[in-house]
Amino acid sequence: MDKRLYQLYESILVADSLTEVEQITQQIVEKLGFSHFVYLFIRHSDNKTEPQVVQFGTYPKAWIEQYIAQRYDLIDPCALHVRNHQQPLVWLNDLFSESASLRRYYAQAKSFGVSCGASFAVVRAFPKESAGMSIAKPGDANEQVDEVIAILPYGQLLTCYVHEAVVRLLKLSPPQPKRALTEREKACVRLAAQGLNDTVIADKLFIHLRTVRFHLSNAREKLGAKTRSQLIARALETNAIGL
Amino acid sequence: MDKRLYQLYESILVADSLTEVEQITQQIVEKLGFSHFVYLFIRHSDNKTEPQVVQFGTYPKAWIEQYIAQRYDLIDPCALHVRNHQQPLVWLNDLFSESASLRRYYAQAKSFGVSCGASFAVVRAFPKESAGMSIAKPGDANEQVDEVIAILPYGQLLTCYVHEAVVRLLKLSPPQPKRALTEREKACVRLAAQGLNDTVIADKLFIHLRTVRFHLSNAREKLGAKTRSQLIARALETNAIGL
DNA sequence: TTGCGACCTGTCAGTTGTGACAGCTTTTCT
DNA sequence: AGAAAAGCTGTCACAACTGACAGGTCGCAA
Repeated sequence: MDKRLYQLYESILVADSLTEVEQITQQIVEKLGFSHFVYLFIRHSDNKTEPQVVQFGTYPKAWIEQYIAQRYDLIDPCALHVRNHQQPLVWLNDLFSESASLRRYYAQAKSFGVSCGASFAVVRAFPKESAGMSIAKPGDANEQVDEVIAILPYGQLLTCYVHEAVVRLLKLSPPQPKRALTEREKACVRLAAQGLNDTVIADKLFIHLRTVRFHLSNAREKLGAKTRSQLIARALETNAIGL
Repeated sequence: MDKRLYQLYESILVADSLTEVEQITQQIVEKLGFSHFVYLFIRHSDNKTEPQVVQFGTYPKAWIEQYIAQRYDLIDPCALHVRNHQQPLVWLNDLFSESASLRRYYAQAKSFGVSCGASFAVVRAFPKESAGMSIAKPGDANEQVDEVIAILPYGQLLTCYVHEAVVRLLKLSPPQPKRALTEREKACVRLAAQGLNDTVIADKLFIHLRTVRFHLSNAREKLGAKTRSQLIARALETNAIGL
């Protein structure tokens, strides 16, 4: 990797908008000898049925629409791989020949010019999230394996940079409570999450029952939780008691 | 990246032991022109005070001991970066000159022959986890920046492979409950985590109060939780209601 | 020194969750 | 057909939590 290319990667980190990230990324993708890329980020938050989705890239729009409409995410080996593994997946024809629906899917991908490439994962940047990226070009996957393998390291690194930028730009990053808990509050919440009741928590912390309830009540108030259960959930989800 | 090297990377995935992973990784690291590497994985589980740690590599043992004894993890810019970012960090002298303790730390690193290199992150593979890897060699960091940048993509990719192998070998992967919850149980737990009480949950699911309690009771039993709070915590931590 | 934030404690009425008895239907797999 | 698993429902006593009133000390920074 020469310094010139490295600087291009680094410029992703200071981009002002997703559009700019997209544009730089496409530039790199082309330098690597590919024509399209797509980035996808999904976060499931429990208070909504609909997950939060960030998606951009240079895949043909029509293909993206098809993909979503047909729920290809359920069978797409790339999507499945990215959810469960850390290392990249090099596309091979065999991957897409297991079932009729998979073959249909791959035929469509081919017709859109995204049939040869690789997928990279950002395994769960945070709880209940998953993100990944694919880069692709037209043509037969098997015939161009070597070219794909050649750029694997660059693709993986690119994915890291893009994800970092997305997290920054969309402030998706560390879900954090607006109001931090004090040490005592954290201690009480932690113990409560372990299933201890107030009396036992009081004993463990060498304070009175009333005090435990006071702290837990403050914690609830701070995290905007109506009940102890919601407090636990919020605390875990927002990493309020984390690490 | 030639096929030969790629196969070496892939062989990490089928290694039978951490020792083997370590050996192959070292081989790659040397191919990249470096002399040492270290991999670190930390998981905090709330029922223990002590976090679970996986650590291996080819850093000098004496240095690792120093590092731990001196609690360098608290000031080491590499460790900090890896916890908060996705992209690699290229070591530069400036990084280690902010404070006296930092300069002392870096002087020691230098004396152990690990003063020039880069750090790569696996950002929180799962909740409350963090992992990363560094590769290094002796000499002045600033003077060899270009060589470090040159191998960044390979280092990042290597990190992915190593982490994947670690997860597999140590079965650290997806914390999962031994006993899965049924759909109804999950629904009840999910709503409970949102702070709803049993009566409201019953209304939402169009079932009776008694039934909600029955399901929650089963869920508690399955996850081995004594209380509703612990149930929520366990369910979130083990992804029992996940995604 | 005044104020603020973390920490600690008290009482009481009312709400909610839990455990220990139960028994019922429907679907799915063998 | 028979068993197992999922889902659903009932009652009662007791344990645990919550809200709304309070009250206090200590240390630190403006």
